[in-house]
Parts: sequence; C-alpha cells; structure tokens
Amino acid sequence: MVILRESGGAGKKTTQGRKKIEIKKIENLSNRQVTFSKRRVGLFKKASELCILSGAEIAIIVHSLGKRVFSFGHPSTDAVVDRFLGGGDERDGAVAATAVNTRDFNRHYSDVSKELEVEKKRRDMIEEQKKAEGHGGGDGFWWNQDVDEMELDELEQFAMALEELKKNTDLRANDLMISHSLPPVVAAASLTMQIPSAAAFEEAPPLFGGQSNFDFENCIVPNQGFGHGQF
Amino acid sequence: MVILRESGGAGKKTTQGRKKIEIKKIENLSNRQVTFSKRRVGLFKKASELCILSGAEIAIIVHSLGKRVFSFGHPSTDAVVDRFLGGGDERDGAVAATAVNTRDFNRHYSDVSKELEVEKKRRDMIEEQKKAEGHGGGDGFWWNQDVDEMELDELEQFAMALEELKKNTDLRANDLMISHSLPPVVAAASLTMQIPSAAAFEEAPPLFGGQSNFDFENCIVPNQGFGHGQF
DNA sequence: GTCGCCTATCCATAGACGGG
DNA sequence: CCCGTCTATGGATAGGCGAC
Repeated sequence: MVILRESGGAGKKTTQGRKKIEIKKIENLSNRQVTFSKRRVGLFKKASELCILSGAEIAIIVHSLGKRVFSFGHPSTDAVVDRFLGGGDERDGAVAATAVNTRDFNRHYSDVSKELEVEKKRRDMIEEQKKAEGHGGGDGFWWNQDVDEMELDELEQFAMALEELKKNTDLRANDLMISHSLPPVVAAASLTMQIPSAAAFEEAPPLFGGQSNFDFENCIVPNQGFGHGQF
Repeated sequence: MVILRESGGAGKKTTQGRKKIEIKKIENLSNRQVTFSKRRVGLFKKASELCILSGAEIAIIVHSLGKRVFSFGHPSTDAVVDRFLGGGDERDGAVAATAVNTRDFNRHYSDVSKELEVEKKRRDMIEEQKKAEGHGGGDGFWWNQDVDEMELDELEQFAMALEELKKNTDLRANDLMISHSLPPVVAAASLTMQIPSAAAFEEAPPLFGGQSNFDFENCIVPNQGFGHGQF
C-alpha cells in the first residue's frame, strides 16, 4: 500500500501536498478540467451523504464548460426536478394565527438581514470597482452597477427597472406566503420529461480506486458522444 | 469570546473534536436537523466554488424531509434545469412553496447570520483578489439568484437590497438634476409574516432500501448533452 | 493528452458548552 | 427549548507522476 517515491534520489517528497486554494476561475485548462472532475465527484459524494444522513431528496445538475451534462438525484433527478417545477406538493392542514413572539423575532431577524445586505452591497460595490479597473466585461448581473457612474437617463431607467424588480420580488414573497393556505392542486406533471434516457451509456466507466466505499465512478457517466476534445 | 472550561474543575478539554460518522440515516431527530443544515450549507458552498473555479453551470434542488425546498443555481436554477430538460420552454413562475413556522424562522435566522459571516469573509477575499490582480472574475455568485428561485428569507434580503439600491439611485438622480423628479422611493416592504405551520420535521418513510450502503445506480443518471448553448 | 493514484495539506464539521 | 461558538478531527483535494 505504501509507495515511496525515490525521484530525486533522496527520497524527498516532491509533492507539497494540498496548497492554498483561491476561489477564482482557474486559467490553466488542464488544471481546470482536473479540478472540475475531482470536485464534481466530491460534490456528488457530499450530496449522497446528505441524502442518506438526513433523508432529503436532492437533485444536482452540472453543465460543464463543454457540452457534457452530469446529474445526480435521489430518488431520481427527474423526480426531484419535476417536483421542483410542479410547485411542490406540500400538505398543509390548518391555517392558524401566528405565535405572539413572531413579531419580536421578525424585528431581530430584519436587523440581521439588513446587516447582511449591507455586507452584500459592499461586496457588490467592490466587485464593481474591480470590474472597472480590470476589463470591461460584466459580471452577468445587471443590477450590480454603480449609480455614481450613470447619467440621468440611465438613472431613470435603472430606477424603473428596480421598481419593477422590487415589485416582482414582493409579489413572489407574497405568493410564497399565501400559498400555504391554498390547496396544492398544481399538477406536478405539467412539465413532461423530454429526455431520452437511452443512449446514455456509451462507454463503460472505469472502476474507482477503492479509497472509499462508494463507487461513484460506476454511477456517474458523462456523455461521451458530443464533447470530444472539448471539455 | 471568553472560553471558560470550568466544568470538571480541571480545564480539561471535554470536546473530542469531530468524530467519525457513519453514513446512514441519523436516528436522532435534532442531530439530523443540525447535520442537514450544516451539510446543506457546505454543499452549496462547494457547488459555488465549483462554479467559480471551473465556470460550470450547476443547479441543486433539495427537498428536505417534508416541505421545505432549497435551491441553488448558477447562473439560475431554471436556466440549468431547462437545459437539463432539453432546452425546454420558459420557466415556470410558480415554484415550490415553503412552509415556515416560528421554529423554522429561527433556523432561517441562523442561516442568515451565518451567511453574514460568510459574506464578510467573502468580501475580504474579493478585496484581496482585487488587490492582487486587477482581473475581474466575471462570475456571478450563487446568492445572486433570480427571485423565482429564492426562499422567503432570501426574498426579504433581496427586497431590502433593492430598496437600498433604489434609494441610492434616487439620491444620485437628485444630485444630478433636482428639477427632474423621479418616482418616489417605495416604502418599506411589509415583512410581517403570519405564517402558520403545524408540522416540523418528522420521521421520514424508509426511502432507502439499503441500510449502510446506498444504491447509486438508481440515483445518478447520465444525460445527453444537446449542444445548445455552450458556455 | 487523458485518466488515475498518492501524499501532504487544508477545509468542513461532529460534539460539547454557554447563552438567551 | 433552541442557537451560536469553539475545538479537534475526518475527509476532501491540489499538485505531482506514472500508465495508457
């Protein structure tokens, strides 16, 4: 089991072990691929452990940078996704009044939430600064803009967009809140599965090394039909 | 931050630290809840890291034992799910509702507080990155979700963030041109919730056939990539 | 080049406590 | 009763290599 590396002629360990991790996009392609594969396996393992430990139903869908799609799901990916899209089947019984201490709690909760928002906004601004300093590419989130750089017309547009989004947010929150008093009549099958599950296994997966009791590599099979050469 | 260990009168460390866990369903209810919360946060964090590191698109849907639904998505849950479903149609507006009671509120508050801590650390990290390198990551983060994916607590935070941002927008507009009046700032959103709920977590039916092992063959489904969109 | 194995690290987290 | 926090450990994993 123990294999010593003699490369270097002194039995010196050439590996530094795990090094610091920086959470940013890995520029090196090979490293990115390797990291993606490793962490994907680790993520699925974590999810499976969470399923087993807590009995939850979890679905994970991963689109790699190429065309390949990996999915994990218990009991099945489709089932969880379908349930998610179908509006969830919650059985709620009696609708009663809230406890008394809820208001107090809400106050405290709001304070903390607001503090959190301050932090988030600060982060957004920092990112905005970073974006301005670096290249011109956006971060993909249009609301992460610096109002100080806007002209008046832009500001008007931005303000209206904000109000719209805010409205939608409130509506969404309201829907969530009142949905408890509504019977769950939404059909879970409104979205039909369009995925031909066949033709998925095109290649026999290699065996996993045996470090763990879980043979994930037997289960996770990437699509090999389209993404040749590209990750 | 004072650490006193007077129990036992010897200052001896009573905690043995992390112990080995057996990957099977946790029988103790509170332990299971705690583990679920902790590991769910960890799972999402892992997923976000994987998104940033490899640039992949990931969606995670978690149905906890009864009603509550947690979702993670980059860039959004629906986008990834739609791609998974074969480039399906537009997203469904109605997503799973969440049952919330007072105890759940407390748990959400816990999550928010924890997230606040994470945000602070993340801000520091971003600042460090900016200082080290002017390059903008160009990646969104998992907490920047569309409103349709948000849970109640997230919606509250988001609403407050929007209000703040809109205030800044309006202020900026006023600074630019006083004579031109913008729509008034929306008043504070009513976050007073009267949400009843009866059931807490309860014993889940034995979804798993095995005891100590998990049948991953039935859980991990390979999918066919269709090549629509590449990223 | 792609994939898997190995090791040395570093992060996530199971328990234990204290506070409200 | 429930939650945050601290600690020590278990487990994930970045890098380096060899095999294919």
